[in-house]
Amino acid sequence: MGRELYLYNTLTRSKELFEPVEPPYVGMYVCGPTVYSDSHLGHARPAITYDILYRYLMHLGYKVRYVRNITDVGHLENEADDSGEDRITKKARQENIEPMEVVQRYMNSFHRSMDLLNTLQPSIEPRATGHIVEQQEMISTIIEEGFAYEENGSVYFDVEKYNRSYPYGILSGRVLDEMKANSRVLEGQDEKHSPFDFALWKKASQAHIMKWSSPWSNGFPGWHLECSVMSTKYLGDVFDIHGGGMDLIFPHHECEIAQSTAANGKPSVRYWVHNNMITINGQKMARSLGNFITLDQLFSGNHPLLERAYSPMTIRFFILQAQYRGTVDFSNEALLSASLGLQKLMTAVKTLNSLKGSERSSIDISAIKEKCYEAMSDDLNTPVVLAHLFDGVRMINLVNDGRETLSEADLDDLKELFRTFVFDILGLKEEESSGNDLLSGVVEMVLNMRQEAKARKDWATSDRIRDELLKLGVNVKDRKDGFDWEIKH
RNA sequence: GGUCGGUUGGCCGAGUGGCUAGGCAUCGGUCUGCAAAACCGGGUACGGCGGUUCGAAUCCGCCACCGACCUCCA
Repeated sequence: MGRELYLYNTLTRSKELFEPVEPPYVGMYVCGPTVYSDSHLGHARPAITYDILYRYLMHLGYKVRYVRNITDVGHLENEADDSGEDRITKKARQENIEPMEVVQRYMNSFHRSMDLLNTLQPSIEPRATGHIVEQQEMISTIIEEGFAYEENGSVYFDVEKYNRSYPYGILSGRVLDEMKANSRVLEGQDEKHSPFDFALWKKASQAHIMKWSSPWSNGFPGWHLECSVMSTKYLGDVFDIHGGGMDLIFPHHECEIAQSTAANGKPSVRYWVHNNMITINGQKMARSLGNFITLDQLFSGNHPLLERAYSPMTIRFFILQAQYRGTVDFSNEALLSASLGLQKLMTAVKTLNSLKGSERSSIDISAIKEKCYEAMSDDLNTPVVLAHLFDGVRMINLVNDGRETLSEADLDDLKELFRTFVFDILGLKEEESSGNDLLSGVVEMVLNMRQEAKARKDWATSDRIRDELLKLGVNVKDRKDGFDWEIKH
């Protein structure tokens, strides 16, 4: 923990020095997906953002407990309409399977995609359905504290009453009185005393499949509750970091704060961190908007908007090229650019490992490392980290071309730098498509024959071999004393 | 309507008062049998209008446009 980390705290709208409650331990909770369909590009953003934060915190020496939930309780598609189906049940009916089968299927799919993106698995991945009892306990506590009321088998959080004891809206910057003045009253919310009240427990209709018995009714917990319950259960009443998408600030996280504060008398979260959205044609990409591209589609290229497939590491690099609090606009051009940039970086890493040290260094590499740490510590500014790494790439290539030299010691430092930042912190990895020995053997045999043709100045044959290989996706790069080759991605 | 954020070159995307961001693309050059790769160099920027300042992409004001949230959403 020799270095300071500054994080942007949504609560104060400023970058703050990160100081855990109980160093060296850090508790981090991140809102995970509702598992009712394939995960999409939008899910990759928080997954990668908090993966980077997790990796960096560990790199700085913290012992991190990273909790990311799975929402597997079916929440209503339209809360104003009690007759509406929940998402998971709807999917189950469409596919004629059990709701829990839906949950399992898409949870598995989410995990596969996350693995491909090389995100580390959370320390704990709690599921809402596994914490029904705890959720009911919290509801009881909130009722006892006087901040919730029961109405016809459902329990609602009393926002007005809460607002008289604690400030409601501190995260999103909303003021209850202004909200009341500016909103129209929706029909169909008769049970609520105020339109801003939200459900802690919802009585289930006859048709509702996912429901549990409770002191109030057969029903299911409100959406906001699971995060309040599972975060504090595993991280303590007060913990360090809570992350999630910006779209969750209101009402989800605002309600979480209200629930936890109502139950414990104090807020639970010290640093609220929010990643921005991925947009497509300038508009938010979301499952609910129907303009999303699933991760599987990106990896396979199987989508009308995709000109080609993009590898998981290309997606990761694409996302890392923007700072997490800015939007990233999807386009084929941007993804293709990311894929080429990534290839340049990874090729340089390979080159680096083959460089030979010299007596002395002709260039100074010492500044890069410190600049990378500075950028990471400045609210995870990964695009700037990459910019500095690309300075290193140029140096690597200069040395490889014999235009500059590096001492053994500097070479070791540079290798260490790239290993640390490219692999450990940014979480990039080699995507070997050239991987098998048979292919390598055949390509090198053909290229050796081409060398012989070149020696005879048989340019026709030599060019033909190179062109044919290129058509097959093998890019040949001649060197003074031989050749390099790589698979084009 | 309310709250919040944004508008940077062909594309993506950093940058908060003077000092080259970076990637991709493009043009010229070096290297090469020719390419590719690499390296060197060039060009095209800071939404508009005012203001503060010796000096503003960077601070202030106004305007325009875009987006997010206000209902489920990563």
